[in-house]
Parts: sequence; structure tokens; C-alpha cells
Amino acid sequence: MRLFQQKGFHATSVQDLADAVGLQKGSLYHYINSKEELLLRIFDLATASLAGRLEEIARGPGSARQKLTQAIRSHVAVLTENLGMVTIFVREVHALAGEHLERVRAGRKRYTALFERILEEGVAGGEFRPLDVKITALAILGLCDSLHRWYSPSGRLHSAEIADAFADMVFRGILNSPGEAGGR
Amino acid sequence: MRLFQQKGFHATSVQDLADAVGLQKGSLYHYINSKEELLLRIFDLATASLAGRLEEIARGPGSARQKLTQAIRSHVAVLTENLGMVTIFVREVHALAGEHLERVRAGRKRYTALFERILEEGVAGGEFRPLDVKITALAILGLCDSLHRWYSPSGRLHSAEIADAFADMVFRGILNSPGEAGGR
Amino acid sequence: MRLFQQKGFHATSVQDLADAVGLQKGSLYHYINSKEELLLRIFDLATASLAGRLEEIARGPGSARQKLTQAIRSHVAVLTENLGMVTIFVREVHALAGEHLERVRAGRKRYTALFERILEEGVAGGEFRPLDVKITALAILGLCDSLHRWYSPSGRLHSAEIADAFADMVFRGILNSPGEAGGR
Amino acid sequence: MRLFQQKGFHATSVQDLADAVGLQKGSLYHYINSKEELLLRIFDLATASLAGRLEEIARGPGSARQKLTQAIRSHVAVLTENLGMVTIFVREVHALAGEHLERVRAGRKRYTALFERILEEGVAGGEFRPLDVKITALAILGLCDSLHRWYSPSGRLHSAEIADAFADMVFRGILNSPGEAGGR
DNA sequence: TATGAATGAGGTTTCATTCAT
DNA sequence: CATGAATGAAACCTCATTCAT
Repeated sequence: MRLFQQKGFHATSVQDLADAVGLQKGSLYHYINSKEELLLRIFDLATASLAGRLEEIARGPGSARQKLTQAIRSHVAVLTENLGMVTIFVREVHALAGEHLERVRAGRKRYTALFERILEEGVAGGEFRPLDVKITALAILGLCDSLHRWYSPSGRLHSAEIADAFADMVFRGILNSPGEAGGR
Repeated sequence: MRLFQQKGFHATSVQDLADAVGLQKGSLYHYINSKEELLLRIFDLATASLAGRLEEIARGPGSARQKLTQAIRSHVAVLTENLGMVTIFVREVHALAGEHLERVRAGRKRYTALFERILEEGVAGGEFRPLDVKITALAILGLCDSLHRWYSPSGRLHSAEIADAFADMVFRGILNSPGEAGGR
Repeated sequence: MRLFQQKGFHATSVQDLADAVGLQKGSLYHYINSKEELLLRIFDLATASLAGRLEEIARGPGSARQKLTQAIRSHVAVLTENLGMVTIFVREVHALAGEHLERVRAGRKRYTALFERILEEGVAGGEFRPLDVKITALAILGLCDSLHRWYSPSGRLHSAEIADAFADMVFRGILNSPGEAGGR
Repeated sequence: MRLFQQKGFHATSVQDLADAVGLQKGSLYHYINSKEELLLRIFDLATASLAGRLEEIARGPGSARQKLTQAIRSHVAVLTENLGMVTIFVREVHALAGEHLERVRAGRKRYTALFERILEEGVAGGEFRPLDVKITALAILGLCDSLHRWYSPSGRLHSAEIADAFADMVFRGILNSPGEAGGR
């Protein structure tokens, strides 16, 4: 992961990988079938990490706002705890091909769909404004994913704070509207 | 651009490029010095396209809210009109190296800084809530850039509509707050 | 060595080298890092072969004339025993670049310096006429190196005979001076 | 010549040559038929420069010693006045092929043969010791050619002085033989 | 006389992968 | 479990040369 994140998938050679784990190139092939398969494993891992918590949240109790707050927190947590993994997840989709690509795209679609469902609930229940849920779901994810460009574990902000800032932005926007004061 | 967008930079061979323009591999090198230089040109073009309009907006008159609305519109317009170019811009930064990488990163930083400046104005003038402008700027851009994952010129939504939806989201969030009704 | 000697470094392709050792082009790169590195190895080998014996001779006992005789014999021996290597050494210096070139030039300089030292000793001790030792050292080496243009292991003259002929020439010149009769 | 001398024939591209004369690559081909032909011209020029004076000297009057002195002077003069040309002449023979190579080798052989004839005269007339004239001719040329490794037009020694030093070395060797004092 | 676009072969090198040991 | 030699395709790039304009 470290290598794929730092150098990119194509720029990382099997030799680099072997060096990193202290093996010869050939020996690596006892553990993987191909370099692409290794990438796929990372994608599967990322997909599972992301989807795991979110499904519970989506199915669970609570208002749409509460669910979305939790979903954002969960998403941000996975991102901050697995920065390398998620960077790869965001950046290297097009390094996959054929079936592998399909599999990953399907996983992504399912994940986005969970966000869409929460948004639909909120719109239906009047909590959220009438929204284009498809676009909004992607926009929220795009907003959160911006993290991978600046987040550093040693930075000043912690995962929870970032998640709250993002949630604030998503729910209330950036305008200074005196009418509604904080409160979640 | 088409090839880099569809296959990715590394997966596009010079042979592919030559075929696409109906030349021999070698002949291509009358027009470029290296494959990376070709990518760099795309980045420079993208940087210029994005920064061009934004600088006028940031310097121009109007409230912070008006400026940010225009900035988002401009950004979205460039994205929708140059989907291929921007996709490359977003995806292939790490295919550059050394000086080239520095140049592009610097361009990006300047662009983000313009957004930050508008946000600062808005916060100082009380238009916007107190915000972490750095994070918010990146979040807004991340939100807008999500476009490149789903936008199609032949789709149902036009550039301006999308920009307005994004601006709404950025300013007012997604909550159904009866207090503040639309109005920009 | 054979190929570099026969065709010259630039005219020898990696394909030629691979064919010669019965490998694929790519396989060759398990043993070398680059074609130039291969050339460098030959230079290092030649430098070592030449310098090895000469240092002992220069440091050892004996008159300057004895030392120079031995030095010429040693030089000629290395030449005749490693004709290919030395031909490359003489001909292909300018195929190296940067650090490599420096390294080889430094080695050459050290080697020439040993000849200069012997000449200085001889001049100081009155054995040799007052000489420009720098020029004379190079001239002697140039004289000896002419070998690589005509020597053949199967030829009529053996290494030792050639060395003696060269030494005679160097010490006594070609004039028929009845005063000094042979004798070394 | 400058380029071939500085970078070597193979390392000099037709582009380099065109740049140096302020033309486009294509335009150069109004003046030459091929890069190799250009090299050949240099060889022909060098051959002519060297052979020109020497033939007169060899045919002319005078003792063998006088003729050889003049031959060395002439050779050294051509070298010092055309350093680039001669460097190429010495270094790049193997860049030629086929007929061209034959032509140059033949020219060289004729040139060496003139030296051999002078040596034969000297040996027959008792001026020179009994010598292997073939080897000696090449040795003398090797000795003189060493010039191209260190001579600089701006250096301290002039062509004539160098030629005299070489002639001294060739005739009398380097030994301090009190019997024969200088005198040419 | 000069251009510069185009060629096409060939250059060196890298790479993911295989496999006998 | 590990090696490392070997593969062979493909990568990017350079080059001498040609030719219509």
C-alpha cells in the first residue's frame, strides 16, 4: 500500500514490492498471482472497510440526519485510519481492467447507493430539502474524499473534528444564518 | 486527451498516440519532446483554463457570496466543457515528476488560494460562518470535482443547473430550514 | 570484449551482445546495469591489469633503466596477452561519460605518473638525458601502444622480443652509434 | 571536425551538425550524401595533408637521418595544425565500413610505407642500426601520434620544438650517452 | 537553396511473469 | 519457502535519411 500510494501503481515495479518485503521478485509469486491481483486485494479491503459500518448505519434506527452524520463520521474515520488504502482506492481505479474493474465499480455503486438511500429517507421525511439524491450523494463523497489531499495523521485536526466540520457543511452550508443555531 | 482520459497516462503508449493521429511513433517526436511533456501541456492548459476566469472573479466587485457563486459556476463550466482535460488534471498528477510536478502543484495551490481568499472575505464580512478556510476551500473543490465521475455532456442537467445545485449545497446545506427561503 | 574490439562500442548493439552469449536481450540485464557499465568494467579490468605490475616495479629496487625496461616489458606483456581489452582501452575512452570518464582518466593519469616517476629518477641520477618527462612518458606509451595496430598472437614475434626492441629504441634510439654496443 | 573530435562520430547526430552550421537537418543533405561520407572527406583530407609533404621528402635528396627528421617535423606539423582532423583520423577509423574503410586503410599503408622506405635506406646505408622497419615505422608514428592526447596550440611548446624532441628520442634514445653529443 | 514533416528501423532499457532447482 | 536466471514483449526514444514544397 505504501508503495502504491507513494509512487502510484504503474510506477511501482514488482522489484520495488519485493525489495520492500525483503524477498526476491520470484518469491513474491508464492503470495500473489499477479501485480494486479495485489491491487485488487487492496480495493476489496477498501470496499469492505467502507461498506462494513455503513450498512449497519443505513439499516439502523435514527433520523436521516443522524444516519448521515454517522455515515460521514464512518467514512471520514476509514479515510483517516487508512489513508494509503483510500488514496489508492480513489486514484487507481483505472489501473484495473475487465472483471476486476467491474467488481470494484459494483462495490462503489453499492456504497454510493447507501448514501442515496439515506438521502431519500431524509427528503421523504421532510428533513432534507428536495434534492437530486444521486448528485448529492456523489457530491458529499467528493467533499469528504478531498481529505486524502491534505489529511495527515500528525496534523492538528482529529478525525471526529473533521467529520463534524464536514457534516456541518453538508447540513447547514457555509452561510451565516442566524436563524438556525448549531444543534444536531 | 481522449486517450489519456480513457486509458490513463501510463496505459497509453506512444504507439497508441501515434496511431490516433495517423503518424509513426517516431514522427510524433517532431511535435513533442517526451510523452511526459505532452501530459504537462495538458496540465498547463487545464491550469490556465481554470485560473483564467477565477482571477478576474476574485479581484472583481461583489459580495463574497456572489464571488463564490461565480467561482463555482466558472469551475463547473470548465469541468463540463473540458471533461477529458480535467479528468486528467485530477487523476494523473502523480504521473509527473520533478520540476513538472512542482510546477503543477504550484498552479494548483494558487488556484485553491483564490477560493480561500473569497472565503476569508466572506468570513471577515460576516457573510459566512467562521470557517477553516483551507479545509473548506478544498472541500468545495472536492465537491465540485465529483462531477468528473458522472457528468456527461448529453445528460439531463446542464452546466449552469449543476453549478446552482452545488452552490445551493455549499451555501445552505441540505437541511430543510424553513427560516431561510432560497434567495441569493 | 571481442565484439567491442571488432565492431567498436557504438556499433555493437545489446542484441549483438545477447546473441553472443546465447541470451535474450532482456536477460542480459541480470548481469549488467547498462551497456556503458559493461564497457566500464573492461576499462577497470584494463586499468587494474596495467597498474598492478607497474606499481611494484616503480617501488622496487634497481636502476631507472632497469625499472623502465621492466615497465615496458610489463606494458607490452599486458598488451599482447589482452589485445582486445587494450584495444578497447585505447580506442573507446570517449564512449564513456561523466563520472565513468573521470574514473578512467584518473586511472590513466596515475599510470602515466608512474612512468614519469621512473623517468625523473633516471634524469636525476644522470642515467637519462635531461628530458621533458611528461612528454617522454606519453611518447613511450604511444610508441608501445602502436602494438595494438599490428600485433597478432600468431605472428612471428613474441612479446618479450617486441618489448626488447621497444626498449632498445627508447634507450638508444635508432642510430647506429658504434660507441655504445648493445648491453643493457 | 570540431563536433566529431569533441563528441566522437557516433555521438554526433546529424542534428548537431546542422545546428552547428545553422541549417536544418534536411538542408544539410544538399552538401553531403551521408554522414559517413562527411567523415570520409575528413579522412581524405587528413590522408592528403599527411602524405602530401612526405612524398616529396622521401623522394628528395639528403641522408636517411635528414629525411626522417623532416618526415617527423612534417608529421608533427600536420598534427599540431590540424589537431581535430588528426584526432578523428586516429580515433574513428572503425566508424567507416566497406570500401571507405579500404580506401583509408590503403592510404594509411602508403603513408607508413614511406616511413619504412626511409628507414630501409638508413639501415642499408649504415646510418641506422639493423631494424625491423615495419615495426619501427609504426612505433615512430605511435610515438608522434601521442601528441593528440596532450598538445594544445596555446601550450608552452611549439610544433618545431616538439618535433625536435621527438626526433632526438627517435635517433638517440633517452640514455645519457656522453660519447655522442647532440649534432643532427 | 532551404525547409520541416515524415519515415521506419533500430537503439537501450524495463517489466511482469515463469520455472527448474 | 525461496531463489535467481531467463523470457519476450513492450516501453520510450533517437536517428539518418527522404521528399514534396
